[in-house]
Amino acid sequence: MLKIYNTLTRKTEEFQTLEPNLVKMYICGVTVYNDAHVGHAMSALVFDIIRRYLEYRGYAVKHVMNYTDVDDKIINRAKQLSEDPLKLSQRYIEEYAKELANLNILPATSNPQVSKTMPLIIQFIEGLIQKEHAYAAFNGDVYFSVTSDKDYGKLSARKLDDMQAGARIEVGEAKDHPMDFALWKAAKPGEISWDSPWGKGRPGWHIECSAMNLAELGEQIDIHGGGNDLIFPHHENEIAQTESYTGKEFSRYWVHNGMLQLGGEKMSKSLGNIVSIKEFLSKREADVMRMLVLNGTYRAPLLFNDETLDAAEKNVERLKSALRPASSSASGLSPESVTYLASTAESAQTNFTEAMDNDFNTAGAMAALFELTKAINTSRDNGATDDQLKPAQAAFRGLANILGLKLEEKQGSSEKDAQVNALIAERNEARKQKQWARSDEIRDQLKELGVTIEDSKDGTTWRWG
RNA sequence: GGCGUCGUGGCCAAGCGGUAAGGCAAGGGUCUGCAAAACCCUCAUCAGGGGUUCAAAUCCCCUCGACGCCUCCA
Repeated sequence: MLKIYNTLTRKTEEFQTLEPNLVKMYICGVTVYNDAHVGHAMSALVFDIIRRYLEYRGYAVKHVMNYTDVDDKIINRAKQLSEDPLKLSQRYIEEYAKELANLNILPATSNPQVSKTMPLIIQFIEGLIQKEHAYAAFNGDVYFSVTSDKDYGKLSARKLDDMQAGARIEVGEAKDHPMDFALWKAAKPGEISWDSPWGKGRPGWHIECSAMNLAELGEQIDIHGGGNDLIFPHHENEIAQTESYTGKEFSRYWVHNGMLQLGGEKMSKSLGNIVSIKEFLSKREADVMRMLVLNGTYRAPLLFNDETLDAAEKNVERLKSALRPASSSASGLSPESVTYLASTAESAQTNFTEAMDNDFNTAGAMAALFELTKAINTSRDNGATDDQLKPAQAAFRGLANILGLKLEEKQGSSEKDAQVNALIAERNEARKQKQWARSDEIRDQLKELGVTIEDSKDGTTWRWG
């Protein structure tokens, strides 16, 4: 039985969907105004893994991830570049989608955008005004009234009084209450804007998600997710808006991933300690980033540094070793050993599911994969044939797929392969003559080309990487 | 200052009341001309202090420490 930690209740709860076999999941995407960084990748990976596991567990998943394409930062950036803001954001949307694909992240089932949801956003705000949860101020802004929502603060577990104690709240003079937040912002001269009953303007940050949620998934959803830095104010405000509007419980489970840490600090655009996804992928393969996430707990801070990345890379290499073919001199495994391998494969699958059922305990799931890796490699060393290896390897591949690991051996072009093979042949000849110096020279040369070779009593094998 | 999450071997990290998974690193060994890979073996009593319990890394309290949010943020 699947259990999920729910930020709203601060407890791990049994997962039950609103409708049988269907999961409605909304993930807060990114504001598109510059290159996405590996922190965004972490979040996207976490929810990709969750989505893949839910599908493995037999659910159809409606996975909605929005793009915030109307926002102050986009407007500023566009001004800097003298570019149309919507064109700018569209460019980054396309780029982000590509980055996600490069990370082997499944595309969401839909990607709504603020700029395309305007009528519903306006309708939503009107509804909130009618129900007296919001008010239009003299300056053309519309604010949500936090005091009109009796359980405001329930997600982030804070009280209005406590928050007011903090000195950092800017008191807008148009607001009735300092914590009231903007649903609609009046346009400044020259800014991109939309017509509304309150004059030209654009939506506040939070209302867009409430509206897109409603449009894509309806009044109630199963999972709402995002980084834990969104708990307050973003998700708190979404709950306030949506529940005030519909009168129903908004999302059953609130799922938040921890922050990626770079040098002991959260990686974020405002701190400037950023490694872009592009930069990362130019140095390491996508599986490494995924492995980094899998080795940890999605809710905890994740350390991103050379040490943790090197370890993740080694982990990936180790998993790949399970998929390698039998040795060419394989003489076959004893029936007992075949049985043992089969039973290990079976228990690996059981352990895997048990771990993942426990709030997506990917680190536990990885342990199951590593145990199966060891069993497969031991069998190979003991002379298992490809046919004997195949069932366990298929099971292994199945589990890796659920986690979205590709575990592909690197590929070279056919000309390069030919070049390598020629060098290997030359080296084999040298080895036959016991010309070790020449043989090692060729090995170094191959290493330069990015080729790893392995000698065994059956001959020499090689691979890229 | 308020709220929250957390502190397990050199590093990353499971564990959710019954006596410490897994990976990396390290050391020893098998194999090899050497190397690499693979395989075998070795490697912690859970920040500190109280308490509850037959039994605690696991529950409660205190102390210390880290991180996050309270302002844009995945």
